[in-house]
Amino acid sequence: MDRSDAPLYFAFFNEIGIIGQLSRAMLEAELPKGLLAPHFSILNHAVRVKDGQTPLTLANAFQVPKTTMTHSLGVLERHGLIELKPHPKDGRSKQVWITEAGRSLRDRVVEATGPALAAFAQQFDPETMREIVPKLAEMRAFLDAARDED
Amino acid sequence: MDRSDAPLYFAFFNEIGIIGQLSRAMLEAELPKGLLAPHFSILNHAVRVKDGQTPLTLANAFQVPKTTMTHSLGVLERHGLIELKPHPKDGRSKQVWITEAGRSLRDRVVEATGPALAAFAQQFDPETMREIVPKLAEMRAFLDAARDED
DNA sequence: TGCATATGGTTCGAAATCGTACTAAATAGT
DNA sequence: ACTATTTAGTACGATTTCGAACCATATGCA
Repeated sequence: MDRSDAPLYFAFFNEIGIIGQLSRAMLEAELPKGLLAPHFSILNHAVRVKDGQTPLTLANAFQVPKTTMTHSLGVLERHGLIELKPHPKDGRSKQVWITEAGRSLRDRVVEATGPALAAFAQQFDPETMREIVPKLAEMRAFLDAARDED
Repeated sequence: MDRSDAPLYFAFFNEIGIIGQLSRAMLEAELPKGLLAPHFSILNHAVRVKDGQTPLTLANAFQVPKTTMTHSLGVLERHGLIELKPHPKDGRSKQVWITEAGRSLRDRVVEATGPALAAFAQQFDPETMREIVPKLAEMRAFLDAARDED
């Protein structure tokens, strides 16, 4: 890396951070009081990816400590949005199942974000996104791998 | 936006979020105990952008509530990394000045992140970044503007 | 089998984040 | 000049995040 390129890379991570912050705020504007972006992410993951995962699997998927996941799942359970059941194969573990209320809340929030997403999509067309998203996925994978190495 | 493109946009924000989280963790690995990424960001901003800003200006720059900024500045001040002086023109306000200790800590951390940044740069060349970063900046500006409209 | 170790999850305490309510100083409108 | 409103910052309380220590169950190995 040429010395003079460093600012470019710093700028990259800077923009990433701000976009993350702004998009999180926009999502949270659509969530009922008491729920934040991480809670929604768990519901969304249950719908889009898979139901019945263990808390630890989820903690790894979201790159948060397991204690954080314990807490977040507690919030979702108290809201009746997920159910925690004992794991059938492992007495130490649990399974996280989304409830009907959880699924419908998730769907409603996805709906509610529609207009904002459409406005964004009008400015940044799918072609652009199809170039950028895979690159970002590569970068995410690289950083993730680098993290494991230490 | 075609209905079928929605997942692409969700994926975009998802990748952004994870990259932000991973890069924050990597930065924090280089910080002395008791300091987190937001603290460093303030020091970095003071060096790169401008010294002597008011707390409110900083809160706006980082898109955080002013109470959060009050807290963060308190931490930095207790560590002797910044000085808070009364604002010469406005009795309600203050100025945030970085100290020598603050500047040198910031420089050391930038140095320390060098290898990780170089490794990243080896995978993702400056050409790629010069395509992506301006796009991200546009997106950030768009989201920022959209936020103000409400 | 029996015991050491590893793994999944919780508890607990510290720090960060943030909304609400407040104080003090500045500005606007009369 | 005088009062009302706005603005900068802080105090406080609720929630989130996260590391350290802990408990219970599972696994590895003799």
